[in-house]
Amino acid sequence: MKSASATIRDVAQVAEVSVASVSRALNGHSSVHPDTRARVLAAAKALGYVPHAGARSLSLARSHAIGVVLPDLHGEFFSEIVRGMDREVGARGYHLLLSNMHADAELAAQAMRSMRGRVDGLIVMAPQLDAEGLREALPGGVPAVLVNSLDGAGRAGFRIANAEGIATVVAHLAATGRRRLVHVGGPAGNIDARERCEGFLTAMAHHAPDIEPVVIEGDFREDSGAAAVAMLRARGVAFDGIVAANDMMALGVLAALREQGLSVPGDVAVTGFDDIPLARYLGLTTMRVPLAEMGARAVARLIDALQGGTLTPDTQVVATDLVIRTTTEALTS
Amino acid sequence: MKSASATIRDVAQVAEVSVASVSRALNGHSSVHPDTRARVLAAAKALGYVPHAGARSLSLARSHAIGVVLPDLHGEFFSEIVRGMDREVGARGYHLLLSNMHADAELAAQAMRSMRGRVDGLIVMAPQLDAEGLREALPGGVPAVLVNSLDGAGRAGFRIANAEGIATVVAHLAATGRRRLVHVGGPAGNIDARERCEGFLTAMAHHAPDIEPVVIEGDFREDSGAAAVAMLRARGVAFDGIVAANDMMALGVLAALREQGLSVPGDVAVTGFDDIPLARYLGLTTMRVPLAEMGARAVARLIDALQGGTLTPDTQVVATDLVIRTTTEALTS
DNA sequence: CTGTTAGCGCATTCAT
DNA sequence: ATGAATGCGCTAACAG
Repeated sequence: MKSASATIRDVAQVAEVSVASVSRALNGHSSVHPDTRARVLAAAKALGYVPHAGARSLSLARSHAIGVVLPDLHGEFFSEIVRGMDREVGARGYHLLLSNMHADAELAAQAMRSMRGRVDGLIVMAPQLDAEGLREALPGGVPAVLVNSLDGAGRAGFRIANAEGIATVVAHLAATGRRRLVHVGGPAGNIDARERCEGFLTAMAHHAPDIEPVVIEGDFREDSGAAAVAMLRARGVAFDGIVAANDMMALGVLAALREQGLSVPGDVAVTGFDDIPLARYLGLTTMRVPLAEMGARAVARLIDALQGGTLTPDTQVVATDLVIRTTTEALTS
Repeated sequence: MKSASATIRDVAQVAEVSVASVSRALNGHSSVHPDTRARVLAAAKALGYVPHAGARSLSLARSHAIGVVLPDLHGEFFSEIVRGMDREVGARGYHLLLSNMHADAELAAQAMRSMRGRVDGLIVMAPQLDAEGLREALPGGVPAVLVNSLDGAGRAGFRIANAEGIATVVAHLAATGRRRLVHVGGPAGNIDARERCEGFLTAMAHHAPDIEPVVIEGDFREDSGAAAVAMLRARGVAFDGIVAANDMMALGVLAALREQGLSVPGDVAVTGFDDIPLARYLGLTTMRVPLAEMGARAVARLIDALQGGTLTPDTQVVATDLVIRTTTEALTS
C-alpha cells in the first residue's frame, strides 16, 4: 500500500537477492532455486509489486501492443472492426492502442509517428488516403497491415470485394425487376466508395445497358442519403431502386423516401452495404461484410508476423454476401 | 529509409552536437542556439527520426496514454462511451489503451495490473464487480476514474441516475394508463441493473401500490428480452407494459411481442434504457443516457488531474432524459 | 544457481 | 549555450 509503486529493486532488497534473480524468478525462468523463487514471490506479493511494462518494453524491444489508426468519424462500421480486433488481441495477450486520424494526410502521418516506440505493429485503416499519402505517412520499419486502404508500398492488407458486392446487388435488383437504379456514393477520395461506384457503373452497363445510370455523391453518413433523395426529387429523375454505397446512407434514403410518401419496396427498392448491426433491425437488404472477422484476421496476421512469421505483402480480399431483407422485393407480388 | 529506426544518438552524430542538444532542440527548449537548432532539425529530418515514445515515457515518467478497462461483452453501450473518450483524448494529445476484462474478479485485476507502466491513468468500467473486488483489482497509486462501477475505495467516478430514470419511465407509463408493469432486469451483480430494478420496485410502490410488480431477470442482451416475454406468456401473467433495464433487451421484447401477435403500443407499452443509437431507429421509448459525453467527461477529469489538478474522490451522477417514441402511447387514442 | 554490469532511448541535472 | 554523466525500471549477457 505504498503510494510509490515498488520496483524490482525493492523486491530484490526484501527478498535479499539480486534484481536479476527477481527478474528470472518472476518471468518463470528455469534456472532459479526453488527457495529463491519462493522468497522472491513472497517479497513481490508483500510489496504489491507489479512490473513496469514501459521499462520492460524498452528492455525487450517489444511492447505487446499494437496500434490502430482509424478515421475520427467512425460509426458502426469501424466499431465492428475494432470489436473483432479487440477480441483477437485479448486472446493473444496483446493490447490495442487507439489513434484517431484526421482526413489530412499530414495529420495522419503524425498520428502514426506518435506510436513509434509504443507499439510493435500497426493496423492502419485509412480509406481516405491515396497511395502516396499513405506511403509517406507509414513509418518505415514498423510491421503494418492495411485494412480498407490503398496499398501504398507493397504492404500486407485486407480489402473488401466491393465491386463484386455491388455487382451482386445490381444483379439482385435487376432480377426483381428494377432497372432505373441510382447510386448514392460515398465521399470522394474514399477507396471503398470509389470501388463501389465503379462497380455500380460496370454492373449497370451489363444489366441495363439502355439505362443511363445516375450517381449522386454522398459522404457515408445518414444525412447525405436523405439529401440524395431530395436532390433526385428536385431534379425529377425517375427511379425504382436506390443502391447506397453503405448502410448509413441507405437508412437516410429510407427515411426520406417514406417522408416523401414513396413506399419501399413498393415504389422503390433500397439497398445498403456493410450489414452493420442496424441494418438487420431495419430490414435493410445489404451486402454483408464480415467486419469483426476482418479485424480479427488483421490482428492475427500482424501478431503472427511479430512472433517470428513474416508479413507477406499481399492484400487479401474478403468476400461479401447478399442479405435480402424487406427493402427489396419483387415488384409483382 | 533505414530499416532500423534512427535514435537520438544518430541525430546527434549527424548534427555534430550532443544528444542533450538534440533533445533540447527537438523539445522546443529555450536555450539553444538557432544554428544548433537548425542543424538538429535538418539532421532529424534527413534521418527520418521519430522519438521513441517508450523511452521517452520511461524518462519522463509519463506516457500520455490512458488505459480503459471494460467488459468483454460490449455492445453499443460501451462503444458509445469509448467513442466519447476517444474524441476527448485525441483533442488533448493522449492515447487510449484498451483492455478487455472478463467478469472474473481475478482476471479483472490482472487486466488492470498489466497496464502499469504504460498508462498514466485508468478509466475503469466494471459494472459487474462488487466494491471489494474492485478495490482489490485497482492498482494502488494509479489515478483512476470509475465509470458505471461501484466505488471501491473513495475513487473519482461517474454514475448514471438509474433509479430516477426508471422512476421517470414508470411515471410516464402510469400517466398513459399502464399499471400492470413488468420489469426485465439485467444480470445479477451488475450495479446498473440492480439500481434500475430497485428503482422500478420503488416507483411501482408509489404509482401502483395495489399491483404486485413482476420482475424477470435478463442479461442485458437481446435474447433475454425475448425469453422474458416467453416466460411471461407461459406463466400466463397479465401485463400492459414492459420496462426493460436496457435497450437491447427491450428490442428482444419487442420482437417477441410482435411474434406473439401482441401489438405495441396497443396491447402493451415497451420501454428501454440508455438510448443507444438503435433505439432511435426502432422508435423505442427510452431513457437517454449521455454515453459519449460521460466518456468524454471521464477522460477530461482524469487528464485534468494528471496535469496538476487533483482527482476529487466524489462520484458525479449523470442525469437521464425521457425520450418518448412510438413504443409507448396513451391507451385511449 | 546467482550476482554484477551494461544497455534499451531519452530527458535532465550539473558543470563548463 | 552546450556536453558529459546519471537515471527511469527492467532484461540479458557475462562471470563466478
